Amino acid sequence: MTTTGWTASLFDAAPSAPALDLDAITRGLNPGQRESVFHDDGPALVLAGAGSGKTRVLTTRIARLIGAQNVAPHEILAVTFTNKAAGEMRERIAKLLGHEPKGMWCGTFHSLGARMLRGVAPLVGREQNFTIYDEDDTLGAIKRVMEKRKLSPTQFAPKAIISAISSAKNALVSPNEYARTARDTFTMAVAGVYSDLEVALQQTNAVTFDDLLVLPVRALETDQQLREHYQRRFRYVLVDEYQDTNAAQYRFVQLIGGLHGNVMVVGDDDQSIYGWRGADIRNILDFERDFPGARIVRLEENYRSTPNVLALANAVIAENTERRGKTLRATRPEGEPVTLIETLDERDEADFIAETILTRMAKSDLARRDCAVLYRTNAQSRAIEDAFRRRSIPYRLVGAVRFYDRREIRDLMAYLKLVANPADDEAFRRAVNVPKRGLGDATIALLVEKAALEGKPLLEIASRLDVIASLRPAARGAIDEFVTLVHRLRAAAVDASVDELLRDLVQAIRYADHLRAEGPEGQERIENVREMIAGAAEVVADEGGEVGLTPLDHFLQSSTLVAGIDKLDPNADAVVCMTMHNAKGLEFPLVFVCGLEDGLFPLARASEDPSQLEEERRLFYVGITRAEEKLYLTCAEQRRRNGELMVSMPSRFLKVITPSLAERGMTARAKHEGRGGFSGLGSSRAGGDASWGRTGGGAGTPAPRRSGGPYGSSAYNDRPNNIPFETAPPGGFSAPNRRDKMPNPEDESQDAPSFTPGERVKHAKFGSGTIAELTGSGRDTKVRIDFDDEEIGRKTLVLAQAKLEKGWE
DNA sequence: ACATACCCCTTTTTT
DNA sequence: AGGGGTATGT
Repeated sequence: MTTTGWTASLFDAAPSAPALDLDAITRGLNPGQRESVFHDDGPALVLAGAGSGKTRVLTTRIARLIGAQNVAPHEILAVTFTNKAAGEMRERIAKLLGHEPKGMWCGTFHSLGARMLRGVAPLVGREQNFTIYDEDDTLGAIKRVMEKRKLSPTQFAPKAIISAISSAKNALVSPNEYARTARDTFTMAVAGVYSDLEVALQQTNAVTFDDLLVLPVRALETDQQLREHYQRRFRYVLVDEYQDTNAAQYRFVQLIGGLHGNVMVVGDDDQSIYGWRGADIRNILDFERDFPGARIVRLEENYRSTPNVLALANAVIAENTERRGKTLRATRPEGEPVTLIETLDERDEADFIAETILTRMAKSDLARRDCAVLYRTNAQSRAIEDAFRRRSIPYRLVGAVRFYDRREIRDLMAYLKLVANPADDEAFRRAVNVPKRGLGDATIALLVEKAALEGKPLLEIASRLDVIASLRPAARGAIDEFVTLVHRLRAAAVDASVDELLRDLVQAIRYADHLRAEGPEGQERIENVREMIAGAAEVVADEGGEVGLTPLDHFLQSSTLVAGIDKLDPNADAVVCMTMHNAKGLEFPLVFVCGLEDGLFPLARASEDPSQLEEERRLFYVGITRAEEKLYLTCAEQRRRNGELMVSMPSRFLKVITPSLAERGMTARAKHEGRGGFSGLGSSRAGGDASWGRTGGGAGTPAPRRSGGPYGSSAYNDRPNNIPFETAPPGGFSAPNRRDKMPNPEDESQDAPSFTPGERVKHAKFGSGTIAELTGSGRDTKVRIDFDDEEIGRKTLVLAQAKLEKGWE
């Protein structure tokens, strides 16, 4: 069997390099870091708080193993969370060592899995040139399977099915096992689709993302020789971000490292944020049970953030119960306070952020790349982008719309995939009519039918002369042309670089002409194609081929596995905007965590389930701990979501924030146009109490009637907006102008009762319930209510017609 | 076969 | 708001 890792020589260790200066590279380590770095054999769990120098620990330990402990680089398996982190780790080790750790396996679980799978594909019914299906491809395959099974996509959402199957795979549940436990109609449908999908994937020589873990695990489990080979080879296993591993990943680690037990995992249970994709926090909570005799090291000294930021982080995470418990200790000198700002809406919030960045950059040597805007959902980026664009502030988005998700890129990728793997029917379907060749459903259906009959790939069927002859005359030429092109590229791909192939392809289908014909958008698409070609040229140049892989195989694999964050250019001087998930592991002098409203962060659906709520809180913790110098938290009274205006309450996460933890302010617009009362943070408060947000409270004294109505007088914008916000006086929220903004329930319930999420109400027919959310405005205001009667459940009603009674307990 | 019109639902996060 | 899917028309 020819494989990359499988047959790696045991004699390719680095040539005798100058001895490692261990003293030099371990100088300045604190006791915990030192203990981790000097840990030799046996399992170890390093509980590394945010900013506690865990990357340094990992790289220094690996450098020590190689440079001072006589371990060959190829005996080390290091798992990181992103490809970018892997690259950085490799670089840092090389620097410490004075030479490349050649032969070391270092990457994400997915890329390592792919690498292993290249070698053992036949063991799991694939060939070496298998295609990795991204979510879109997989969804396509699932829809096809559903069609065949006569499952209506309206009855069973393909998205729900793909997610169920993905969960099953991540939990290492096979189709058979799944079928055995399926009970209701949905799970039974999933069971069928899951089983058919596996067949389809095998036939098209394709794997899903999840398979990159599942299939290597299966191969390792079934083939003892293979298992022993890897166990012997990888004498040292290191896993970063262990708190985010799922069952399949855990099993992978266990299979390779379980026997010798030289497994060091590094993680932080407080930063576990991927439960929704199968990550099991128990992996880190139960490490000692799974790896008996494990050494536990805690790294709690934080080198990243100011004491103020850490105090807030500690206060937030202390609310969680599912944790090992740990408190970050500051090592840095006091800095600026954390600032919490209320804004009117998403635009006001974005303006505030943009203005604050400009102001702070003008006053200090802060660079744009030192600033990050973090949010819960990608949709929030739009308002931020607008604000930056209006002010010509360069910015970068991480994640959001992936480059490879653009239509023109996907079209070309489909060609490439088909060229690399002629059995890839999904790619065939997509590529065959790009550009439009007059091939419609009827033609494809005919090919599919024949293909199914003979169990052959579409491309092969479409290449047969007898099949072509049976087609409609108009389709004959088109199919023939297409097939000829693919075969030609296929021959070329054996040794051609990917950019050459792409240029060839683009020219052959006259793609630029077709894009141009689409109108103004076409030009941008052409640019993207250019970018793709340039990118392809680079991949070939800096990664080189792997044994047995064509440059094309290599390109396809790496482009499918790039994460959004992998593409972030650290040299670009631009503000970075991303979700908090994407921000994991990063740090910035200035950080904004925005959209801190109940329903958005934490998300509404997570609020109901305590464990999901804790995960949201950990995500908040991750966001906070990205900040080195200065942290802003922002929330908006209302924001557009899915086209509708949504009015919200501040995030429940803010309740722990006492005046000593953060200074507080609001934008001019929030102050003058806002409804006020927003910062009551969950409850109306007794006036004059500086400790807003403290849990106490209950029904306080009603605040004085305020001057304007909720959408008050004409005094909009009576103040130039060059003061981004006004900081609350030291008294916090009890300042007079603050109390003026408190809602007056009496006031608002006179003719047009106003309701807030969380409020208890009674409906004449449905009984009592709790308001989950309010959307729209004026007469169109809709209210979603969770009724206490479970038979009724959640209903959405038009507020004006619902005749709700207030104040129901 | 393709283009257009409308309707629906969605998104939470990502390899 | 926007994309995708379906239904309808050319």
